[in-house]
Amino acid sequence: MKIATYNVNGVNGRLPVLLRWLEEAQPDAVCLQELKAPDEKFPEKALEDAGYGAIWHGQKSWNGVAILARGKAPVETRRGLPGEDEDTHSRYIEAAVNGVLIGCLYLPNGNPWPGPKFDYKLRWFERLKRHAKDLLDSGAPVVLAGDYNVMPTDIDVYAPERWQDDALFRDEVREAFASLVAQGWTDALRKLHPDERIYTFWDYLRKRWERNAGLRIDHFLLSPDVAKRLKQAEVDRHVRGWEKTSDHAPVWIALR
DNA sequence: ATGCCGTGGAAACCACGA
Repeated sequence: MKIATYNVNGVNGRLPVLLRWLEEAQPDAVCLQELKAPDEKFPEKALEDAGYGAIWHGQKSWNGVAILARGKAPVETRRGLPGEDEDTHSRYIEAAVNGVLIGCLYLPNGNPWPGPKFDYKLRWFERLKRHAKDLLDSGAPVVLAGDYNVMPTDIDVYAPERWQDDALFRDEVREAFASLVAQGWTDALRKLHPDERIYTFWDYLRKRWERNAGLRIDHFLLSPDVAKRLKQAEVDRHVRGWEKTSDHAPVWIALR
Protein backbone atom coordinates (compact mmCIF):
# COMPACT_ATOMS: atom_id res chain seq x y z
CA MET A 1 0.00 0.00 0.00
CA LYS A 2 1.39 3.37 -1.05
CA ILE A 3 0.43 6.44 1.02
CA ALA A 4 1.50 9.97 0.08
CA THR A 5 1.36 13.46 1.54
CA TYR A 6 1.53 16.60 -0.57
CA ASN A 7 1.19 20.26 0.41
CA VAL A 8 -0.22 21.48 -2.91
CA ASN A 9 -0.29 25.22 -2.11
CA GLY A 10 -3.67 25.84 -3.77
CA VAL A 11 -5.59 22.76 -4.96
CA ASN A 12 -7.26 24.54 -7.90
CA GLY A 13 -4.25 26.53 -9.08
CA ARG A 14 -2.24 23.31 -8.79
CA LEU A 15 -4.77 20.93 -10.32
CA PRO A 16 -2.82 20.10 -13.53
CA VAL A 17 0.30 19.32 -11.47
CA LEU A 18 -1.69 17.25 -8.96
CA LEU A 19 -3.40 15.19 -11.68
CA ARG A 20 -0.13 14.64 -13.52
CA TRP A 21 1.55 13.40 -10.36
CA LEU A 22 -1.40 11.15 -9.37
CA GLU A 23 -1.34 9.53 -12.81
CA GLU A 24 2.39 8.97 -12.57
CA ALA A 25 2.68 7.90 -8.91
CA GLN A 26 -0.57 5.94 -8.50
CA PRO A 27 -0.74 6.27 -4.70
CA ASP A 28 -3.48 4.31 -2.89
CA ALA A 29 -4.10 7.15 -0.43
CA VAL A 30 -3.06 10.81 -0.43
CA CYS A 31 -3.09 13.51 2.26
CA LEU A 32 -3.33 17.02 0.81
CA GLN A 33 -2.66 20.28 2.65
CA GLU A 34 -3.11 23.97 1.84
CA LEU A 35 -6.15 23.54 -0.38
CA LYS A 36 -6.75 27.32 -0.19
CA ALA A 37 -10.34 26.73 -1.28
CA PRO A 38 -13.75 26.67 0.39
CA ASP A 39 -15.58 23.32 0.50
CA GLU A 40 -17.73 24.12 -2.53
CA LYS A 41 -14.68 24.80 -4.70
CA PHE A 42 -12.90 21.51 -4.04
CA PRO A 43 -12.24 19.80 -7.44
CA GLU A 44 -14.24 16.68 -6.56
CA LYS A 45 -15.21 15.84 -10.14
CA ALA A 46 -11.70 16.13 -11.61
CA LEU A 47 -10.32 13.84 -8.88
CA GLU A 48 -13.15 11.37 -9.32
CA ASP A 49 -12.41 11.27 -13.06
CA ALA A 50 -8.78 10.55 -12.13
CA GLY A 51 -9.99 7.56 -10.09
CA TYR A 52 -9.94 9.02 -6.59
CA GLY A 53 -12.60 9.29 -3.92
CA ALA A 54 -12.09 12.15 -1.49
CA ILE A 55 -13.07 13.78 1.76
CA TRP A 56 -12.03 17.36 2.45
CA HIS A 57 -12.24 20.20 4.94
CA GLY A 58 -11.78 23.46 3.12
CA GLN A 59 -11.63 27.10 4.10
CA LYS A 60 -11.69 30.32 2.09
CA SER A 61 -8.19 31.52 1.04
CA TRP A 62 -6.11 29.54 3.53
CA ASN A 63 -5.36 26.14 5.02
CA GLY A 64 -7.61 23.23 4.02
CA VAL A 65 -6.89 19.48 4.12
CA ALA A 66 -8.14 16.45 2.19
CA ILE A 67 -7.69 12.69 1.98
CA LEU A 68 -7.91 10.86 -1.35
CA ALA A 69 -8.30 7.11 -1.88
CA ARG A 70 -7.80 5.31 -5.18
CA GLY A 71 -10.96 3.61 -6.38
CA LYS A 72 -12.94 4.18 -3.20
CA ALA A 73 -14.23 6.68 -0.70
CA PRO A 74 -12.13 7.28 2.43
CA VAL A 75 -14.16 6.51 5.55
CA GLU A 76 -14.03 9.70 7.59
CA THR A 77 -13.37 9.27 11.31
CA ARG A 78 -12.72 12.88 12.38
CA ARG A 79 -12.40 16.47 11.17
CA GLY A 80 -10.64 18.99 13.36
CA LEU A 81 -8.59 18.25 16.49
CA PRO A 82 -10.35 18.26 19.85
CA GLY A 83 -9.43 20.78 22.51
CA GLU A 84 -10.03 24.31 21.19
CA ASP A 85 -13.61 25.07 20.14
CA GLU A 86 -12.79 28.56 18.88
CA ASP A 87 -10.16 27.24 16.42
CA THR A 88 -11.60 27.95 12.96
CA HIS A 89 -8.63 26.75 10.87
CA SER A 90 -9.11 23.65 8.68
CA ARG A 91 -5.98 21.74 9.57
CA TYR A 92 -6.88 18.14 10.45
CA ILE A 93 -8.91 15.40 8.82
CA GLU A 94 -8.80 11.67 9.45
CA ALA A 95 -10.09 8.61 7.62
CA ALA A 96 -9.72 4.85 7.29
CA VAL A 97 -8.37 3.61 3.94
CA ASN A 98 -7.58 -0.07 3.32
CA GLY A 99 -7.59 -0.84 7.03
CA VAL A 100 -5.16 1.96 7.96
CA LEU A 101 -6.26 4.98 9.97
CA ILE A 102 -4.77 8.05 8.30
CA GLY A 103 -4.55 11.42 10.04
CA CYS A 104 -3.84 14.26 7.59
CA LEU A 105 -2.49 17.38 9.26
CA TYR A 106 -1.31 20.89 8.45
CA LEU A 107 0.44 22.21 11.54
CA PRO A 108 0.50 26.02 11.89
CA ASN A 109 3.57 27.82 10.55
CA GLY A 110 3.94 29.87 13.75
CA ASN A 111 5.95 32.81 12.44
CA PRO A 112 6.80 35.35 13.57
CA TRP A 113 8.43 34.35 16.84
CA PRO A 114 7.61 35.54 19.43
CA GLY A 115 3.91 36.26 19.11
CA PRO A 116 0.35 34.93 19.06
CA LYS A 117 0.91 32.82 15.93
CA PHE A 118 3.80 31.03 17.62
CA ASP A 119 1.66 30.48 20.75
CA TYR A 120 -1.10 29.04 18.55
CA LYS A 121 1.40 26.65 16.97
CA LEU A 122 2.48 25.33 20.37
CA ARG A 123 -1.13 24.93 21.51
CA TRP A 124 -1.98 23.09 18.30
CA PHE A 125 1.03 20.81 18.86
CA GLU A 126 -0.22 19.98 22.36
CA ARG A 127 -3.66 19.14 21.00
CA LEU A 128 -2.07 16.94 18.33
CA LYS A 129 -0.03 15.13 20.99
CA ARG A 130 -3.11 14.43 23.09
CA HIS A 131 -5.00 13.05 20.10
CA ALA A 132 -1.98 11.07 18.87
CA LYS A 133 -1.69 9.42 22.29
CA ASP A 134 -5.35 8.39 22.14
CA LEU A 135 -4.79 6.91 18.69
CA LEU A 136 -1.78 4.90 19.91
CA ASP A 137 -3.71 3.68 22.94
CA SER A 138 -6.53 2.51 20.66
CA GLY A 139 -4.16 -0.07 19.14
CA ALA A 140 -5.30 0.79 15.60
CA PRO A 141 -2.77 0.88 12.72
CA VAL A 142 -2.20 4.63 12.33
CA VAL A 143 -0.31 6.92 9.95
CA LEU A 144 -0.03 10.62 10.88
CA ALA A 145 1.04 12.38 7.69
CA GLY A 146 1.33 15.95 6.61
CA ASP A 147 3.07 19.30 6.78
CA TYR A 148 4.33 19.54 10.37
CA ASN A 149 6.16 22.83 9.77
CA VAL A 150 9.09 21.51 11.83
CA MET A 151 12.60 20.51 10.87
CA PRO A 152 13.30 17.88 13.55
CA THR A 153 17.14 18.07 13.53
CA ASP A 154 20.09 19.97 12.04
CA ILE A 155 20.39 17.66 9.03
CA ASP A 156 16.84 18.57 8.02
CA VAL A 157 17.84 22.19 7.22
CA TYR A 158 20.25 23.47 4.56
CA ALA A 159 21.63 26.09 7.00
CA PRO A 160 20.57 25.32 10.60
CA GLU A 161 22.49 28.27 12.10
CA ARG A 162 20.24 30.71 10.23
CA TRP A 163 16.99 29.13 11.42
CA GLN A 164 17.47 29.09 15.20
CA ASP A 165 14.82 31.72 15.92
CA ASP A 166 12.42 30.72 13.18
CA ALA A 167 9.11 29.18 14.25
CA LEU A 168 9.91 26.07 12.19
CA PHE A 169 13.11 25.38 14.09
CA ARG A 170 12.83 26.96 17.55
CA ASP A 171 13.85 24.62 20.39
CA GLU A 172 10.28 24.53 21.78
CA VAL A 173 8.95 23.27 18.44
CA ARG A 174 11.67 20.67 17.90
CA GLU A 175 11.09 19.49 21.47
CA ALA A 176 7.36 19.22 20.82
CA PHE A 177 8.04 17.08 17.76
CA ALA A 178 10.55 14.91 19.66
CA SER A 179 8.11 14.33 22.51
CA LEU A 180 5.36 13.41 20.05
CA VAL A 181 7.66 10.83 18.41
CA ALA A 182 8.67 9.57 21.88
CA GLN A 183 5.09 8.43 22.48
CA GLY A 184 6.03 5.49 20.27
CA TRP A 185 5.88 6.79 16.70
CA THR A 186 8.37 6.06 13.91
CA ASP A 187 9.55 8.87 11.61
CA ALA A 188 9.34 6.82 8.39
CA LEU A 189 11.79 8.76 6.20
CA ARG A 190 14.45 8.94 8.92
CA LYS A 191 13.98 5.27 9.78
CA LEU A 192 14.93 4.17 6.27
CA HIS A 193 17.42 6.99 5.55
CA PRO A 194 19.11 7.72 8.90
CA ASP A 195 21.98 9.92 7.63
CA GLU A 196 20.74 11.29 4.33
CA ARG A 197 20.01 14.94 3.62
CA ILE A 198 16.34 14.83 2.69
CA TYR A 199 14.26 17.89 1.88
CA THR A 200 10.55 18.17 1.12
CA PHE A 201 10.24 21.96 0.69
CA TRP A 202 12.20 24.56 -1.25
CA ASP A 203 11.14 28.21 -1.06
CA TYR A 204 10.28 29.94 -4.36
CA LEU A 205 12.60 32.77 -3.32
CA ARG A 206 16.34 33.18 -3.75
CA LYS A 207 16.83 30.24 -6.09
CA ARG A 208 16.43 27.82 -3.20
CA TRP A 209 15.41 24.98 -5.52
CA GLU A 210 18.30 25.53 -7.92
CA ARG A 211 20.71 25.60 -4.96
CA ASN A 212 19.00 22.67 -3.22
CA ALA A 213 18.55 24.87 -0.14
CA GLY A 214 15.62 22.97 1.32
CA LEU A 215 13.86 21.94 4.49
CA ARG A 216 12.43 18.59 5.63
CA ILE A 217 9.06 19.55 7.12
CA ASP A 218 6.59 17.02 5.64
CA HIS A 219 6.62 13.87 7.74
CA PHE A 220 5.12 10.41 8.20
CA LEU A 221 4.71 9.14 11.75
CA LEU A 222 3.80 5.45 11.99
CA SER A 223 2.28 3.51 14.86
CA PRO A 224 4.35 0.42 15.89
CA ASP A 225 2.45 -2.16 13.85
CA VAL A 226 2.51 0.02 10.72
CA ALA A 227 6.23 0.67 11.25
CA LYS A 228 6.84 -3.10 11.02
CA ARG A 229 5.25 -3.07 7.56
CA LEU A 230 7.38 -0.16 6.24
CA LYS A 231 9.39 -1.06 3.12
CA GLN A 232 9.99 2.28 1.33
CA ALA A 233 9.88 6.01 2.11
CA GLU A 234 10.75 8.57 -0.57
CA VAL A 235 10.37 12.15 -1.80
CA ASP A 236 9.17 12.74 -5.38
CA ARG A 237 11.72 15.53 -5.78
CA HIS A 238 11.34 15.87 -9.54
CA VAL A 239 7.79 17.19 -9.10
CA ARG A 240 9.27 20.31 -7.45
CA GLY A 241 10.99 21.03 -10.78
CA TRP A 242 7.77 21.06 -12.82
CA GLU A 243 6.14 24.20 -14.21
CA LYS A 244 3.62 25.96 -11.93
CA THR A 245 4.53 23.57 -9.13
CA SER A 246 4.05 23.76 -5.35
CA ASP A 247 6.95 24.79 -3.12
CA HIS A 248 6.61 21.34 -1.48
CA ALA A 249 7.29 17.99 -3.16
CA PRO A 250 5.08 14.91 -2.62
CA VAL A 251 6.40 12.46 -0.02
CA TRP A 252 5.32 8.80 0.17
CA ILE A 253 5.71 5.50 1.96
CA ALA A 254 5.09 1.94 0.82
CA LEU A 255 3.82 -0.69 3.28
CA ARG A 256 3.95 -4.46 2.99
C1' DA B 1 14.74 45.07 8.63
C1' DT B 2 13.04 43.99 3.99
C1' DG B 3 12.42 42.04 -0.60
C1' DC B 4 13.18 38.29 -3.11
C1' DC B 5 8.15 34.34 -5.27
C1' DG B 6 3.61 32.68 -5.40
C1' DT B 7 -1.47 31.98 -4.04
C1' DG B 8 -6.18 33.62 -3.36
C1' DG B 9 -9.48 37.41 -2.68
C1' DA B 10 -10.84 41.67 -3.28
C1' DA B 11 -10.06 45.59 -5.69
C1' DA B 12 -5.58 47.28 -8.23
C1' DC B 13 -3.20 46.20 -3.20
C1' DC B 14 -3.25 42.98 0.79
C1' DA B 15 -2.62 38.75 4.01
C1' DC B 16 -0.14 34.82 4.32
C1' DG B 17 3.30 31.37 3.69
C1' DA B 18 8.19 28.99 5.53
